[in-house]
Amino acid sequence: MKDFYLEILHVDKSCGARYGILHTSHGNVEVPMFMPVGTLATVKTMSPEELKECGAGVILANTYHLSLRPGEDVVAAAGGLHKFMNYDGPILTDSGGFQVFSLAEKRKITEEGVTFKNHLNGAKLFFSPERAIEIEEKLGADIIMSLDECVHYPATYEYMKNSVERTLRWAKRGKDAHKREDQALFGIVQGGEFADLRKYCAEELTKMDFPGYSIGGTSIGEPKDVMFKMIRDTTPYLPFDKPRYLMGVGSVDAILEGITDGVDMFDCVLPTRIARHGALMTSHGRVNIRDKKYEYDFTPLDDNCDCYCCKNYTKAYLRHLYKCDETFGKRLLSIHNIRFLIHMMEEARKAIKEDRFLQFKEDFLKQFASEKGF
RNA sequence: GGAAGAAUAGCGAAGUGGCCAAACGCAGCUGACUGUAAAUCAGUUCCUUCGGGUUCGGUGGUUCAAAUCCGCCUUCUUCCA
Repeated sequence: MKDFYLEILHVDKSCGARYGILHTSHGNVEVPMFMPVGTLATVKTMSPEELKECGAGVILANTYHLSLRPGEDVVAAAGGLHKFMNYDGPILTDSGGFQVFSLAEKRKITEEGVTFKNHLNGAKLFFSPERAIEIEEKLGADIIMSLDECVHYPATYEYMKNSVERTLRWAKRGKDAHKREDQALFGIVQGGEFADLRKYCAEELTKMDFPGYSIGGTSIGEPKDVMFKMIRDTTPYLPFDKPRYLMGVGSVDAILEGITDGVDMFDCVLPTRIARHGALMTSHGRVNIRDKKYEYDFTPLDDNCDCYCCKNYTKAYLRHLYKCDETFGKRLLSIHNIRFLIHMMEEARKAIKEDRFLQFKEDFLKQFASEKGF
């Protein structure tokens, strides 16, 4: 593993929040950071230029989905994901472990791996830990994930224990199969809500010595306090000097909670998905742009936001585009939500460096006035 | 001047004696969305003190029962002069 490491530059004196720089083969990015999700090698409706303008560093893509379309060989022939999608920043691929959860009715798990009946035409698609790595090597992302089982919540202790053991075996198999030196392979901590399993999984993965660790099995329908406990039950058992990635978490309060406990990386479809559905994160809380009250509102979405959308367009116009189902509206709203979270991270990093993260978190949440959801 | 046809909720459009407060689509409104089967999905749109009450151009009938059958009126469309 070359060119990949986390340089921790400061730890907030009041909590576990850390500020640092993640070095990758496609550039360095500051942490804690938010990573937009571009499952099919595109963050829906947004161009790479727009992502950069929003301040995006790492973006995600998905192994399961790209192996189906266009197929990893196409991406490899294109010269890898970076060239294929024209993004020269760092890219992370998820392994397909989340699809074990989200496509639960369409798959079967065995010790060997996961057999999907793919969601497009029902054809059989087999993912073993080795196969996931093989695809991820062809896709060529900078950071790649081990194949894991993202277990449904709630699960019995019995089920979770067996699943964790298997996910650990899969992690080992994936690590043994991984050959590319320019990719950082992360292990994923599972264990659900069971503190001892989280600890066990984190410690066993640490023994395998991965360049980074993910916290998985979160944001799958569990209550917020359960999620927060899962984080607290995990981070203490991860090596201090390696990046920690909380998978699939994108609500404002959960991100801030994760940072408090020493998480460095977050990703989520939430900002882009809800943007396409007309819901926006703003410094004053949630805005549903379809609301009639914005019909004649010619002010920006968020007067504290510096994004392309807020600098140039009004709520009345955004509402109009949304009502007419115009693509440009979804794009502008996606830009805003992505920028909102990335900007929040910029402010969070600043606060950590100044040892005032807890105060920042309190103030931010107060102003954001999160009522439900994000 | 004559003939035929049509009028249904915000719009379009089913329904042609009881199972109709009335399908369906659109539009509107409300939710949901967290490692993207999601440009998606769910609920809802006459009034209501939730018992019920008023609706299907208007009006008067037939019937135990009418959006549905009959008379008249109004408006619209097409055709013939």
